[in-house]
Amino acid sequence: MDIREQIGKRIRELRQAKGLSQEAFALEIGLDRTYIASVENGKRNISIINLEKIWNGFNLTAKDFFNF
Amino acid sequence: MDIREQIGKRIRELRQAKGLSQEAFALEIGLDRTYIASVENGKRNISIINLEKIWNGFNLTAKDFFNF
DNA sequence: TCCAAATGTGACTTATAGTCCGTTGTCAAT
DNA sequence: ATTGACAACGGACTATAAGTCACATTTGGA
Repeated sequence: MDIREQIGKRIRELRQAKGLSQEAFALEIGLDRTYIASVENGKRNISIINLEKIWNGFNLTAKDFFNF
Repeated sequence: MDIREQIGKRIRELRQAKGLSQEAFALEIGLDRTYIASVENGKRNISIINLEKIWNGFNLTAKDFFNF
């Protein structure tokens, strides 16, 4: 499983644990719903600034986000 | 200090600790020397695949790389 | 079964990541 | 003063991520 897939899986788990839809989460962090969908599905080589929006959205540090 | 600067600083520290020039390190991980320079200087929004090349180059996990 | 909410996906434009080649500045050793 | 190794920086270029849309598909509950 490549890094994009690992990250996608991690995001999906965290989002579902928060009980949010892709749309609700995307809205919260200022990204597009379809973009989040493609990240979760491991299709995007996401950059660090967008990834930071995501771990912040989960109230995590980078270190904790990558603890998988 | 934004995330790009934090990452740049981290890379520089790790690279210097390894005793490598930007060029030697860039060559080792298959990226361009000028690109590594600009990343270290906090000017680049690096993508996750290249960041993975970097933490692998330091024989670190993502979690350990982000332990700062 | 039907409906609505949620998600997946292909296609596309715009923004920028990333490369390549060269110049300039710094510093230490000779 | 000169050389050589290293790093900062710039311009021009190509590759690819960001961001959005319309539509298809899946899912779960009434």
